Amino acid sequence: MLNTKNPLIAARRAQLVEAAINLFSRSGYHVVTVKDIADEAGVSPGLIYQYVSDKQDLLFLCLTHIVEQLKNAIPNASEGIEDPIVCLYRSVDAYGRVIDANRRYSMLTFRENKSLRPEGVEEIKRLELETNELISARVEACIRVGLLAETNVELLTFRIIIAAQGWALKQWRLRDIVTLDVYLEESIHAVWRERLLPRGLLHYHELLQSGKLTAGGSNDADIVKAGEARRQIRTTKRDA
Amino acid sequence: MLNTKNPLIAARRAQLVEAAINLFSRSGYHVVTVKDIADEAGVSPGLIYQYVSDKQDLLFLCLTHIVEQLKNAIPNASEGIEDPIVCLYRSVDAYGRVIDANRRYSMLTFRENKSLRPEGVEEIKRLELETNELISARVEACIRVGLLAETNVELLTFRIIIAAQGWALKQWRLRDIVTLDVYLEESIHAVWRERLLPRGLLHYHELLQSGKLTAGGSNDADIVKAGEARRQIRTTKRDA
Amino acid sequence: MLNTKNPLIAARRAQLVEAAINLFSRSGYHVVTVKDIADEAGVSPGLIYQYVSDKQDLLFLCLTHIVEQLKNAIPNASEGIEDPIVCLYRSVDAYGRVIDANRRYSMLTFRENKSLRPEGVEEIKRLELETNELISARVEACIRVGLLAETNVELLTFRIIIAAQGWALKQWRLRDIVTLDVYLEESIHAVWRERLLPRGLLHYHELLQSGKLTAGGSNDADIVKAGEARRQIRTTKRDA
Amino acid sequence: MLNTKNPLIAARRAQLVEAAINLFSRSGYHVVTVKDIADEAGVSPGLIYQYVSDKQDLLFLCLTHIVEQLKNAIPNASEGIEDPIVCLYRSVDAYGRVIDANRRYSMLTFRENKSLRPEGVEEIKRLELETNELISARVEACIRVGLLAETNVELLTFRIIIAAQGWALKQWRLRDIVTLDVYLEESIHAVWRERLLPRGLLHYHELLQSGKLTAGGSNDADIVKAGEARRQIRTTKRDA
DNA sequence: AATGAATGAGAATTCATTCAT
DNA sequence: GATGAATGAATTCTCATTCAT
Repeated sequence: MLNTKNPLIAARRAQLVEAAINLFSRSGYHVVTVKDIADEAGVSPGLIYQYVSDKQDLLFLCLTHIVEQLKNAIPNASEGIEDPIVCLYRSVDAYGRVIDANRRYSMLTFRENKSLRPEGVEEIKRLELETNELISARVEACIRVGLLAETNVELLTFRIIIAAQGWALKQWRLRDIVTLDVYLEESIHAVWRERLLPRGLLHYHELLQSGKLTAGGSNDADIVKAGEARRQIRTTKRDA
Repeated sequence: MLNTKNPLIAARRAQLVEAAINLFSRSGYHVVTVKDIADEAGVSPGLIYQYVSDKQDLLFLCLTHIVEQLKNAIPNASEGIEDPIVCLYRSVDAYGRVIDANRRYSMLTFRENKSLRPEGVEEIKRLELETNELISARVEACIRVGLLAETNVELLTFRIIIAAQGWALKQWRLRDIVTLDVYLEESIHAVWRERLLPRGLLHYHELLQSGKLTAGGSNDADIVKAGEARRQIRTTKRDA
Repeated sequence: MLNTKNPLIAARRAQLVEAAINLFSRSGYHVVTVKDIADEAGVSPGLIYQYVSDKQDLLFLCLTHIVEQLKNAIPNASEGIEDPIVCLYRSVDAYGRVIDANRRYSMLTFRENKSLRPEGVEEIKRLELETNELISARVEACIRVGLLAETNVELLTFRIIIAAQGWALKQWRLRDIVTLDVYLEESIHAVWRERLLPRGLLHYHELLQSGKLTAGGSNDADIVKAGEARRQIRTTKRDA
Repeated sequence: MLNTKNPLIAARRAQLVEAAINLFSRSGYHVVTVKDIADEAGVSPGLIYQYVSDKQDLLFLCLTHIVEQLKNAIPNASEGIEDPIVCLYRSVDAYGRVIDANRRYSMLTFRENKSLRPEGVEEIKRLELETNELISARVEACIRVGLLAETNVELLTFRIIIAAQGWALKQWRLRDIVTLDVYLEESIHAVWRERLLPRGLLHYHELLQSGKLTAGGSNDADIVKAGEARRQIRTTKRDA
């Protein structure tokens, strides 16, 4: 990960990961050279090897970084929210919107998995499952209070995640036929909405009419923040 | 494509594509060397360049081959079937099962897209859209006779395709929590089943009880045949 | 050489040499592939190895063929001529005109020498010296009868040959500043003309005025014949 | 060219050109591998591509280097000389002697021209014409003051140049029959000497007797210096 | 801490030559 | 005699990695 006691190491790694994600997502891991990354990061090739052990390690850091960002989006989106439906809605919404904001980057995670060492692959899977658990927990909360039908929770979660990642995967065509908002409603949220029990459905419509789902549903702020953070890192490194 | 007037060229290309798909799906395009492919195909490296123009061309042939196989599964599965629901069910079922039988290979199509020349990428997209149209046509037939609710047909098709491809994408975990049959029902077919109008739902349950959906629903024969064909090619070439 | 008892072998070799000379002189020995030559000759690559031992052997046959053609031009040009000055004039003239007619081919001989085995190089040198001797003999005849000043005959011959080959070597510029006829007079013939003794000079001018040098001086017929021969070979092979 | 602001680049290129000229002139462009050049230069193959774009570029640098050296010999030889005959004599002499000192290298220029890209060929021609102009200028000076007969100056220049290059071209035999000094007098200088007007001839013989032509005529110093320079570069690089 | 010149193993591709048909 | 498919050694060029400065 990027977290190290040493702040220089953390900063350098962030800088390198930032550059590498950009290039890897644009051209693919094998096509991008270490020199390319050094240039993009505004450092010398030799420097890179003082902060990561090799190119593959850098890829690992990139994928980890991306997956963790996806994961972080969920708690932020549902912080302090009591209503289990709103909590689920916002979490799924946030996940979908972060995927959208990082379409290219999230493609990296399933495109370049093979380029990782087995341990790396396992670590990424572990992180992805942790992310799923956040969604699963919110689904379970809804089931527990009788709003959502009993079901295989992990499968339902995967269906949501797959629908969300499908947005990135099929961008090349989807963006021509629907907006993100429509896709979220009709494709991502639809997965759990269709399993609402009568009581859940009623509650859902109340929430909808009272605007409690849409208003700030997409906490744009956070997503923008992520973008800015990225941009700032780049700026900093370029100054250096 | 692999179709050429010249039977030798067609056979050699099939042989090379066969070997390449195996290796590419195992290790990724860039990691596999032309020498590896030659060894796997049991030929010399030089020979490859008499049948494909370069390594990238071979990747293109591989992806084309895979996508065309997916596409071909659909008409075969619904041949001579009148009932629009059965027709849709079998087509989607076949698609899902071919994905399953070629999990690794179908991963190739979205993993190695970037490794293709822009024209190649466009061609693959075109083929994928053609495949989608086959599903779309069956969805529309159901809507036309009032069994399925009106909707954005292409989006619905994409939801189905994404759910099916998700099975390959998340194999690493899904296979531990559900069987293919369960996934098909609960994740892939669910997408369109939930949009059945009352009349459609009624008809669907009749079909279900009369066994018209499940019996031969998965025409395993064809899928197995594909596998055998592949194995046969390899055997033949190795004898030579 | 191309002379063999077997007429088929001779014909095939001629056909191959013809094709090879064309290609070698256009693109250079190493750039031209055996396949290229086979295509140009209208035969299969495999066939070539039944008539020459390898590619280098074919180059040797080409260079030999070219040098022999240059050599043959000289006796033809002075056949049956008694006057030593006329004999020398016509021989040198013929040599220069054959060089001109085969500019590209004669460039081959000094360009691709290095591509030959040592024995081949020696053989080509031998042939070239034999050609020189033909000129030397005619120079000596003029000296013997007191028309030309005593001198190092071989050096004088080389000066003539170098001047003639220079026409091919510097074609890229010379053709823009002088015609072949002017070059022959002012650059090639000048070499020996300037060594004419007073009696020789007198005789030379008489010959000039009586038109005995210029009239048919260049026996165009032979040169054209060479060209035709070449063209015929090519036609024949293309029919095959 | 070898001139770059960056001294490292200039030095490395000189080192590579040095090695390449040696090998190319010994075995020919296509026969020499990049690995050979790297070994000869005492560097790794990969390094070469940091200083030249490809093998052909290196050939171009070689030919350029050789032609420029020939060109440079002329001004050096006639620096500060007033007498137009002496100036012409020394220039031609220097040219001939540089050709001799670099026999093999100068053969490269007409042997490997074909291996260059069209632009490269044009550049070499341009440099060669610039060299010729230096001789032409000295010829014209002699004509202007009435020492040399009016004539096509460029043709006369080419005759001189061809005679000089002929020395390299026919080394294999000429060295057995004449010395360089004899060849220079009888073959190279002869070209212009024979066009001296009576006044010019008189002046020429005066110069000859007063030793103004021969004494230091061949400024051996410079030629030797060129050789040493080359050797020094090699030594330097090998030390590094 | 940072540089970037240097390395050299390894990749894609070509092509002279062979040989079964 | 003729073919052309097949071979595989050899070549050019790239790029992850190292290390002297």
